[in-house]
Amino acid sequence: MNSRSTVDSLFGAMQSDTFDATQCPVRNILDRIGDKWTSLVLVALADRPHRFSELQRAAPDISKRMLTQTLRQLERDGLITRQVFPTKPPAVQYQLSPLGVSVLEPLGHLIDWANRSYDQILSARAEYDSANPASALPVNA
Amino acid sequence: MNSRSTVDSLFGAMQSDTFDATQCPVRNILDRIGDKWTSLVLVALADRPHRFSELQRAAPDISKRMLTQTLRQLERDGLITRQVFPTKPPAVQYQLSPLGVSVLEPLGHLIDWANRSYDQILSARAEYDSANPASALPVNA
DNA sequence: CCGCATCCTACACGATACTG
DNA sequence: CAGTATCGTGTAGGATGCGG
Repeated sequence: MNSRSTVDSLFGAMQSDTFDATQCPVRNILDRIGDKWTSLVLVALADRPHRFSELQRAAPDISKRMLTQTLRQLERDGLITRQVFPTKPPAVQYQLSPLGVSVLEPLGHLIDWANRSYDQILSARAEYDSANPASALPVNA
Repeated sequence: MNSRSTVDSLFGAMQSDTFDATQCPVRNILDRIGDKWTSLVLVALADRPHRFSELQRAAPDISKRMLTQTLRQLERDGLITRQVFPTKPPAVQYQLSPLGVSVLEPLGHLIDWANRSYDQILSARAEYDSANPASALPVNA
C-alpha cells in the first residue's frame, strides 16, 4: 500500500510529546470534511459556480443558517471565493478556488471508496446486529 | 481532474427525487470519518494490531467511553476485527480487516492533502481574519 | 435575494464510578 | 485489563424573523 508510509509517519507524529491535537492539520481538515454540509457544498461547487439560492435548492434540507456558516468557513479557509454582483436584488456567486479544486481529488477518492464499499458495510452491519440481538451498542442504531 | 466525473455523478444522484440523504453512502462514511476519533483509531491500527489500552495510550486524550464506542462502530461496519484472548486478566486485540485496510488508501490521500495544504489554509484564514476585523463570523474563531 | 441574530433542542463527548 | 452505566456539559445545528 502506497499511502501506508504517510499514515505511519502521521502516527509517529501523534506519538511525539509536542503533539497538540487541537492544531493538528489532519484533525482540522477532517473536522471540516466531516461536518454535515461542507463536503456536500464542495461537491455541488465542483459542478459549476453556484449562487446562494442555487445551493439551497441543490441541498434541499440545509438551512440558510448552516449554508451561510459552511460557506463562510470554506471562504475563510480559502477553498471557495465569494463574488457579489451589485444588481438589484443582489446576486452572490460562490466558486471553488484552485485550493478548493485540489481537495476534490482526495475527496473524490474517499467518495469512490464509500460507494464501492457500502454494500460490504451494510452486510457487515446486518451480520453484527443479528449476532448482537439488541444492546451492546450504546449509540445510534 | 480524474475524480471529477465521480463527483459529478454523485451530484447528479443528489439531485434526483428519490435521494434520501439519511442513507446516502457518502454521508454515512463521511460522518464516521469526521467524528472525533474514528480516523485516529484507523491510523493507529494501520501501524499494527493494538490492544485496548494500547490504543488509549496512542491517543492520550480519548476517554474509555469514546474509544469503546468508536471501536464498536468500526467493528460493526466490518472495518476492524475484535479478538479476545481468555487470559487472566483478559486481553483484547483489535486489527484492521481487509475492508479496513482498504480505507487507508483514500484516507491517506486526504491526510496527505491536509498536510500539504495546511500552510495555505492557515494563511488564507489569517488574511480573511485581518480583512474582517472581528464579527462577521458567528462560529468558532 | 442574501444573510445575520435569536432562541431552542438534541446529541456528541467527557468525567466518574462500578463490574467480570 | 477491558469494558459498562450514569450523569453533566458544550455545542452543532434547526426554526424563525428581521434587515440591507
